[in-house]
Amino acid sequence: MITNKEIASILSKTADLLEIKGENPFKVRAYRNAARIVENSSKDFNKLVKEGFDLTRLPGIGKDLSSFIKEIVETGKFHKLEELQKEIPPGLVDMLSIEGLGPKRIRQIYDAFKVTSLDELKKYAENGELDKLPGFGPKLIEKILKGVKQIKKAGIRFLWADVEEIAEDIRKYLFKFKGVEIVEIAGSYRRKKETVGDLDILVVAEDYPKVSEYFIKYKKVKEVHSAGLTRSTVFLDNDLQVDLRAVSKESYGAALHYFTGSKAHNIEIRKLAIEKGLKVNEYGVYRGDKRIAGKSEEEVYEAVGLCFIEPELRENRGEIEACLNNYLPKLIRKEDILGDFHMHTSYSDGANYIEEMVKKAINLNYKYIAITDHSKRLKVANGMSEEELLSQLKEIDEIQKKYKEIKILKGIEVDILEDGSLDFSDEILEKLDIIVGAIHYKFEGDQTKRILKALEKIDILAHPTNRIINKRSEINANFEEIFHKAKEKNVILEINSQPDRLDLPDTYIKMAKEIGCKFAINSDAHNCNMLEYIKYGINQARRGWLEKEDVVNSWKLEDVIKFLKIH
DNA sequence: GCCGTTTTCGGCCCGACTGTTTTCAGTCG
Repeated sequence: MITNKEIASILSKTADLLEIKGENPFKVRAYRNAARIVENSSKDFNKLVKEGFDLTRLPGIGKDLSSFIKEIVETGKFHKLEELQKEIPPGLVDMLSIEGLGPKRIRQIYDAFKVTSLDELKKYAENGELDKLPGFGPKLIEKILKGVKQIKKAGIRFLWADVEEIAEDIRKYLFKFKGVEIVEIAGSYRRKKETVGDLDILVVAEDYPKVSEYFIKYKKVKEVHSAGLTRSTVFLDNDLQVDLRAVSKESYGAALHYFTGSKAHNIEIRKLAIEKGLKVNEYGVYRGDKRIAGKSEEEVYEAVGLCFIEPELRENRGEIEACLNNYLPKLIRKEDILGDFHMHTSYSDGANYIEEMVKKAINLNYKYIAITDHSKRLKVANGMSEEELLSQLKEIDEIQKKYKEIKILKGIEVDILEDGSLDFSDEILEKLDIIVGAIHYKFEGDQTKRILKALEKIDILAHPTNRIINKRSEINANFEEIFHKAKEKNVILEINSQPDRLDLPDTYIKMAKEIGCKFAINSDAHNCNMLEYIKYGINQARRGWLEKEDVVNSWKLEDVIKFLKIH
């Protein structure tokens, strides 16, 4: 069974090779497009193909790509990719990630010297051979040499939460400069994507060159890459790229829209504009030479016949169609959250006592929380035994008497064992209000059956894919099947707010919502301050199109109790 | 390779920056 991500990766690799081969750029784009469509889809392509769904109904997929995707799903292979791989050495693809080297120059180098690896490329750059090629000057050679060294670092994206502090610090720094009116951080940061490749910062200021001069003096700037009349790029000491762009007040909305992206969303917006005889760029919306909109994003959307679309939705995952047909979601907000169903205390591997967690929750205006410490299998990692659980339940009763303003639900995070059973007996579990279940070990192989069985007994499936961003990939399982069963059994799907988990991922959230599942945005806090991580989970939920009614922990306590059948 | 109430051929988003040029190609976002 192949995942959407794997299909997308095959198509995208094919695009890389076609590009190096010198194919028609628009053909290359068609492959990249298809890769993005598959990766961003909230439908499982494996299933679509099996059901005989006509893929050409998807805009961007035609007769050829439809049959190619079918081939990939059915055989796990793609003949065109295999042919290209025979023809083009893999080293050339690696070169694509070197800054300054694109398909044309790579081709040029290959044709001239038959260079097929990064090591050889380094050799030719150092011995002066590359200089002989037209268009290759000393600066470019230097850039290539630097790129060869850095290539391993390339491709790692920063966790959203890891750039948050730095982004806000730069925002403050820029506002200190005289004449700066607006600073906004656009790009994937504004779309709240789980990882961020770079920061795109827009400034409206009287004198941009002066702001740029001030910007590149920011304390964490390691290297100035470029500094132009409207745009400057720097690298910070943690290798994060930051782009600063000058924008005029009249164009602010158009620029904010343009630089917020995503690219796929923008392309769709421009197509709509063309249909109306308009042109959209970062300066505004134009009819002929006349600018008709651009001061605000609302103006831009209105000009092309749309309502405002929240940044988190701008991924070309159906938001434009939803807007045209009036079913855009009213996204969940921080203020809507009334509780948290997953947190740890000193009973397992948490740093704080139950009472400290309760106080913090009250401080956050929560109406209810669930205490869910680890169960016994994780005794090695400070899980609880049955006896410890029973004494914890008594302690919760005592604390509950003291704090009437909040309902403390009795819960546990049980382990889903290899065969799908849980590591506490039914008798013990019956004493609890809420059972959070999760897989914590043995991630190899198809996990579908294991999870399906566990869904019979748990209330919440915690961090369902078990991925750790940049570290561990998701488990292999048929999530569409799991979501259907979760809906049937009223099992809530967790959106785990830990910045490196954010599990479920956004496309799965949307898939599950369309199936009709309910969700809980949980902090999985291991100390009381971590309860505030919930904001990262909210970001993720918004990217998955969730509304208040989809998120159980934004409901009134009585509705939660009814849904979970708590007595 | 995709797409289509001006089109089944001929378009395909578009501008900034760099490095190399001496008017522009390649790359990037």
